[in-house]
Amino acid sequence: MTRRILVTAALPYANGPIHIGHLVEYIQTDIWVRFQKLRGNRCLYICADDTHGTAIMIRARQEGRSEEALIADMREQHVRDFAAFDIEFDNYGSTHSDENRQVCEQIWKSVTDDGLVIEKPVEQLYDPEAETYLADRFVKGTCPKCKAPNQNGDHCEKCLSNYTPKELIDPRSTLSGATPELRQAPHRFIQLEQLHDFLNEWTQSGNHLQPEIANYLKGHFLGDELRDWDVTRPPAYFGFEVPDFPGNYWYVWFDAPIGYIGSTLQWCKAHGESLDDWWRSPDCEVHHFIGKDITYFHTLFWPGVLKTAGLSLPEKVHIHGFLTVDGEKMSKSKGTFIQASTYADHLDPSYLRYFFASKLSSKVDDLDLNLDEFKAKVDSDLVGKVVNIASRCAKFVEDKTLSKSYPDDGMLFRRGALAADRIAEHYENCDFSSAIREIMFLADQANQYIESKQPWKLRKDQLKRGELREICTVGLNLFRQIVVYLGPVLPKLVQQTNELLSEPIQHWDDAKSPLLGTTVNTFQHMLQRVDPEQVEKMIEDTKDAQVTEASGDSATSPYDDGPEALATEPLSGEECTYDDFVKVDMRVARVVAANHVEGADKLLQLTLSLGGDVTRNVFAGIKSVYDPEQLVGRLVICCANLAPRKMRFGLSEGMVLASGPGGKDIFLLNPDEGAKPGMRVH
RNA sequence: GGGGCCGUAGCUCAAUCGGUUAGAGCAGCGGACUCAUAAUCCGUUGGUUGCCAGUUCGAGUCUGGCCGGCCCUACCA
Repeated sequence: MTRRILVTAALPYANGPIHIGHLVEYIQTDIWVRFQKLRGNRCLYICADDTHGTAIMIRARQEGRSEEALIADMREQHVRDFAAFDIEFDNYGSTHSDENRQVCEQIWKSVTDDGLVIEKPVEQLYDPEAETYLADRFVKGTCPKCKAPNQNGDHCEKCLSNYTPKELIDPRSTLSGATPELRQAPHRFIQLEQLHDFLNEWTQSGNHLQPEIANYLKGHFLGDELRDWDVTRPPAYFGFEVPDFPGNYWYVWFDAPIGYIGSTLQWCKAHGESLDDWWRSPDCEVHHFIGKDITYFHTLFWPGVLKTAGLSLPEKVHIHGFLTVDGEKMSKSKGTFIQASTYADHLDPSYLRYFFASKLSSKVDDLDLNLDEFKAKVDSDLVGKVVNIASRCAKFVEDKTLSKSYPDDGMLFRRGALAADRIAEHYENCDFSSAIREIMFLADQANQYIESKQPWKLRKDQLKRGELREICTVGLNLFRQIVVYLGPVLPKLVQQTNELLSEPIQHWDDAKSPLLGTTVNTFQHMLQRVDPEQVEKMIEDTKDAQVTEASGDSATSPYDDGPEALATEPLSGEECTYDDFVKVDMRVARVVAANHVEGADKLLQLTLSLGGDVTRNVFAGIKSVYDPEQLVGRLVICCANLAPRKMRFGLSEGMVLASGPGGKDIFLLNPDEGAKPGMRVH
């Protein structure tokens, strides 16, 4: 029976490029969709850019253009990146579309009519210069508990305490640098608690969620009253204005999931179909693929909204973990925060599709991209095993046809065909890694078959040409069978196989009957091994892009800090352990005497007091910038345990810390007020 | 502080409901082959299933504790 299936992947935010972490989800979803289509099901892959919110508004302002121009630009980039990875959406929309506004208004009416909406005042910091309210992450200031400067709006990284942005000492907006003021504005909330019973039922029954997710929700949210969900924002905000709440906008998280429907509506208009057939029909399954970070929205808030609006509930929310690279979080400084476009500049996207497939299961576990394993797996499985089958058969029958009837192959093809249902079940359950394991077993068998038949020997004997052709017919059919199974993962390989064997793969069941009598074309390499140099270059490019990005940002941030300093003296690549660090005993010291040194061009002789009667005699190369008179009495930082060094002018017993490249650019470090000579620097 | 997940061969992962001697792939080692992109094939090494106890005729699997790692929370969602 043909199923109708609507599939979504989470909407990427229009504030940044696609990176390989995003790709886990879009590739996972793409594989699942291609699988469904190959099975003959009617399946739509729907996605869109998520375009609203403060971040977009601010960025557009900084770049001196409209939000619309910014999101149009980002959309183009996203679409290009997805295409490079063979991620094929049926519709790629935008949350900033007429269709989405229309659906938002309908849904808003439903939740309002159902009495779920309530208005409450909200007190928030407001940036009078940027004329917008500030989310916590846009406020910085001094921690109210430990007085550490430059801490986040809601917690202190120094003392780990939490607070509200209102408590911050000396708060300032990271948008404009202005001092925010406390203001109050009405917000509209959705009272999710009214749907509590429904959500208990829906999340805990019917296999809509992975078991660990159902447990998580039960333990974390469903045991208590569900909080009201703040879904509007006062101006200024980039989004859709709420019809019955003039001057206010829907919060980005309200219209983002609705974007799934808005984008579907766009597709329906283009294809003359009815939206209700996809979103209000019991005959259509809705599947969402998301990352674990947005679980709450998709498993509580979103089903609640859908239920209220009389729309289809998801048949399943498929939740995946995060991507790590070489066992660690993706890191910009390590060059593992790899953008999709950077990857595609160096490596074949098929590799990544295969690698992810070989690691993905239906669990929420994180997935690690170990670059050595990546190479080993792609080389060994795809090049060494799969493509090799075609490579070692095709030449012997080039420009000839496959046998007219299928030869005896010891049931190999038939056994491979019997695996179809098992493999399909793995795909269906998102156990791609299990599917791949089964498929690779078939590839091993095919290679064993060829080995045992030794076609390279038969080739030398004119009388055995027929037998040779039969062996190659078997080998190439086993290969094609494998390619059918890998089809959802490797669409390019399907194309290449179609060209080689002159007969397109169109359906999963093509794996069940062998190809006979068709022409075999000239074999061309289908996949190269992973080039380790390109992997290296990709990492290097990622690091470089990071530097460029940092300097690009500086033009628009309130702090005009250029990249010159780092360029002059690059960061040390070498790590220093804490133990290394504490070896250096740095102390606050007071300059009690400062003198010119006769015969020295750059040096001043300083007497530093560490408090009491502990002093150090230090020669410092700072004469070009500092006069002895102005130094006397001031506090400096010195290294107190530097091995004493005999100089031409006397013994130097330490070092005064200063920054800058030298010459006229020397800047002594001094502690903030209150520090006393002798205090250690930690 | 509260909660969750995980720990199986050098690496990545299997092992049905608690059931025979814990299995694959990769890597390693030994051999074969030479059609194939230094590919392939045959053989082989490798495990106190993190540790300790308990339940059981029987534990990788269930229970408790400990160790190690990851994640979510900390009165936000």
